[in-house]
Amino acid sequence: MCYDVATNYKRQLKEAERLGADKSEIDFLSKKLKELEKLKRYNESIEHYYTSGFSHQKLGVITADKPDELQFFQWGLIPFWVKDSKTAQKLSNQTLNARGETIFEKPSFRAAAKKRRCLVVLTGYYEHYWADAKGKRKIPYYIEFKNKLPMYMGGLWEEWVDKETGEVVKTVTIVTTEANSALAKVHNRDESNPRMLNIIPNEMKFDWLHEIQNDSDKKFIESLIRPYPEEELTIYPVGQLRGKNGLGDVPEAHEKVEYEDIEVPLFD
DNA sequence: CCAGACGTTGTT
DNA sequence: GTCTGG
DNA sequence: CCAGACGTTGTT
DNA sequence: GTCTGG
Repeated sequence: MCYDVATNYKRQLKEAERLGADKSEIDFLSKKLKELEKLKRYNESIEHYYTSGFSHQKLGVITADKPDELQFFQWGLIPFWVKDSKTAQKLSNQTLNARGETIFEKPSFRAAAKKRRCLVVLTGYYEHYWADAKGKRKIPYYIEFKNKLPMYMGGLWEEWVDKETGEVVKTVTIVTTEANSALAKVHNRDESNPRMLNIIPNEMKFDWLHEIQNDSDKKFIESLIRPYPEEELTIYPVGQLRGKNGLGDVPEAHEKVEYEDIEVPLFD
């Protein structure tokens, strides 16, 4: 499931420096980190080794209006037309992901797809492999770039006003696409519909934010919704994340685990 | 007309 | 806000 | 995070 | 009370 992510923004800069990333990338990240330093709550609720979408944490987002800032929007898109907080809560549990194939059609996504695309910045994310047919046992996998640079996911955002309280809530969803062949092996519960998050190639990240003025612009955006090559990804099993015995939001959530009692797919 | 849905991954 | 189903 | 299940033998 | 699934 594409509901589990890591957002270690401070580490992204350190890794980029350690691995000798381009100067432009380092500059880009350090500029964003300056914004982060201003946020007092930064260490409390923004930096996660592991977080579930259902806890609706804030994710780092880049929008077309403010391409130089890293903003923080609540995960789980609430369409602008939602009238009450009960519906808002219900919908936001169903809009953690948006199928890339239908974002321009679905009532919940089409307005945002046209006018409010964004990049969701992650350090990595998780998928669950089913070790048996019914998914009684699930093995989590961690996925990140081999070069450990930040992952820029295609996203959509909205601004929703709670009429009961006047509160303005900015929310975001992450676009999904067909899985590449490696991630299809991990996302194995339904062979006819393997999914992965829609990673936008680093050098094309701002293309995703381009304004749509005509049909060919729209076609261009649609062409960015596609599986990302597995050759650039590290994919490996990690320890249980959820539940009482789960690791939770700790550095160990990123550590590779050897499963001795069971055969699981492995990648180089 | 008007109430109810509006969604995903993975199930029923 | 807009569509669908009853 | 939080709502919902928490079970069996035997049947569909 | 505690675990699971969304």
